[in-house]
Amino acid sequence: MKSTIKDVAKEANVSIATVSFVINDSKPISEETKNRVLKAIKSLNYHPSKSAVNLVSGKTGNIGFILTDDHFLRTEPFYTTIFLGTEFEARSEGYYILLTSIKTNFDENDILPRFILNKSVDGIIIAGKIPHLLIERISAYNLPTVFIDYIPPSNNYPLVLIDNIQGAQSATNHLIELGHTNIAFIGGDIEHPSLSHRLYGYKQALEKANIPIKNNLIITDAKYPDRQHGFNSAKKLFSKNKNVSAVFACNDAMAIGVLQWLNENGFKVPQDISLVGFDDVDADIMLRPPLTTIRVPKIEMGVEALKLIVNTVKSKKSLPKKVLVPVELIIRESTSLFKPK
Amino acid sequence: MKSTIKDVAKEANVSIATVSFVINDSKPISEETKNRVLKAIKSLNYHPSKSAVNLVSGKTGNIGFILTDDHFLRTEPFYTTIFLGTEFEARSEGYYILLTSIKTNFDENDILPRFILNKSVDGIIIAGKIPHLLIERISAYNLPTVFIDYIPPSNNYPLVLIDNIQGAQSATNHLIELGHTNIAFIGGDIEHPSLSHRLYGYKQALEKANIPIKNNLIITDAKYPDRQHGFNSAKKLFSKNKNVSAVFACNDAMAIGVLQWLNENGFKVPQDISLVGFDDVDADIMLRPPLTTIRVPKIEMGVEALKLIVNTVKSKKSLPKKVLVPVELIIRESTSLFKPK
DNA sequence: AAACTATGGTTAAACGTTTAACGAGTTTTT
DNA sequence: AAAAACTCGTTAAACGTTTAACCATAGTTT
Repeated sequence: MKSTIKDVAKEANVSIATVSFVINDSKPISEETKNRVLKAIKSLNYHPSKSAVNLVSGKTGNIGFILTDDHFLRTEPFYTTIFLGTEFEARSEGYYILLTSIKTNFDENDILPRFILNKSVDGIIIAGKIPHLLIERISAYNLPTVFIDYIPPSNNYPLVLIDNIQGAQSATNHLIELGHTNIAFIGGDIEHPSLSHRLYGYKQALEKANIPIKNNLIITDAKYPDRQHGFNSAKKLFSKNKNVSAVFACNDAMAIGVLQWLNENGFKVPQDISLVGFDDVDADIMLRPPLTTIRVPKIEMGVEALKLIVNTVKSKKSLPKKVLVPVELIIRESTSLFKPK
Repeated sequence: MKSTIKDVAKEANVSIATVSFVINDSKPISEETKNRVLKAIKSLNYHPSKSAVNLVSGKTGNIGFILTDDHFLRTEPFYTTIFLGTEFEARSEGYYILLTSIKTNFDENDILPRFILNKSVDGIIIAGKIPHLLIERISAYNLPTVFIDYIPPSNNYPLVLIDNIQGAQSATNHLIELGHTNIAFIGGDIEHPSLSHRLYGYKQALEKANIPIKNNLIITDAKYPDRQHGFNSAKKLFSKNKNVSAVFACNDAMAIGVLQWLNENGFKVPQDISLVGFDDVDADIMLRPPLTTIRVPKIEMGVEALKLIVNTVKSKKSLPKKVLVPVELIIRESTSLFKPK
């Protein structure tokens, strides 16, 4: 049967307190007894009861992870990969992750994730753009909260952010260095800070290179940055502009849509059009041609977020620390030297 | 501050036992006191401490969900969608899901998911093909276990399975009804019962229609049924066989790979080749042409699995119940009438 | 009227930990 | 040599529930 701390104490001939001290290394215990206890633990295959530990410590040992439905189910595993990083780090920290998704259009009538209502988490991680109403309602529970890849309206949360400006500059510079001057930007959901930062980085790079910014080369009215909208945006862009030679898409999903439109409409990539994405999702290397992109260290982001939340949970003081994760240009085969027609 | 059952008892002027009885409806309490207690609960925003409940009940209120890394991160959100169904049902049942992934090639040296070692789940759900070594090692903990879309070697677990044979027959029949006779099967990871059942269903349909089964039209040596392998298998199939007019791929991921190869090699779908997939993943409608496929009710599968596990957890007796979820042919634009050249 | 039976409630033990308070030896300081 | 300090332990309270055992009171049988 399941063994308890009492069984271990009896087996090792010590009090249960001593066993606890050994387990948590919370009081000096002689080598000898320590070994006796450890041996007993092993022989009985003893594992402390989480419930009991939680009860007395007042903590749950759980961290909640919140994602909107569409982020959870999107074709490109972006946030799910981040989740995996979190889960991974949680293992070494001894936490469990409670993953839940909320409706993308969370409204007044929707209820909060159960783990918040029941107080069964010590802190929460929120990834991606999330309805502000949700943030407001969660804040009433004042649980330690960390945001990943989103900047909430109230700016005193710990954050894990992508260096989007730097990344967008790298992407744009890469195209500039290849000789392109008519470089389009295809974005969507421009209210997401990450995506508007990418636009900003794009503009900055052009400015620095003394290339005029042309508003007709900037398509940002897509509602959601996915393949379908990338496809539509490409259609829009190329039906109006004949001299575009390069496209920087705000993420790989849109880039894939753009690529598909180009393929279907007789444009060769990269011979006719150079294309750069952002994120470096798995699908990229399967594309024809494999996509040049900006790599975002997704696993690391999840790891950082968990470290942050554990820190604030333990220290009790929520210092609004920001972690800016660096990105990296990955050159594949969707970009090449500009060739005048 | 966080209120406890004591606060409620004091507020309602009853003993804590009475409060407990009201909450759990475990003993008759007069309407009057019941209302007083409920009012107190509401006004204090009281929620029972999970840890305390768990401690005394000996249960954790958690269910573990195990997935291999590649299933978790695959481009087509198949098992993740199933997970969502499980999570959804868990909400109404009051359970939390602990999601974890294990290495696809789990071996001797790998450790089991933490929630098993620490006994912090009441039961586990395992989705997809999983190393037998893992199953063996888990079984030592005899936790209630439910498998989704996989048939473990030892056949006394509750199972949630797809009606693969029926689905494969529908797919194949659809092609037969369109006049095709040279119908290829592209599969992979044929050791997965689901996939071998799909092959079986394909053969059955051909037999019933008195169409000879040709082994050179059956490509099943791919190791993993993903886009890349679908692409390679298509190459293999068409380089040897000139008269194939239709392909049934064992899942949508492979179908997408096949489609890509066809597109790149001058075959028009469905004019030259009709193509049917299996699963009905989101990406299907974005394809050119949109893919005809067999719809698998993923959310429902997750729901069923949670119901099963909760049942066996509660009843304590693990009846090896099998749930076979029905599938449905979805006709889109990747299939059309056979036209002789 | 005495003896049951229901109904609606209370008391207190139990679940498995952590940790404050205490104590017995032993060593160090004065 | 007495006092102080350190080391290594123990005892017992506390965490917030559930639930078996018990107890009034009122109603029902004999």
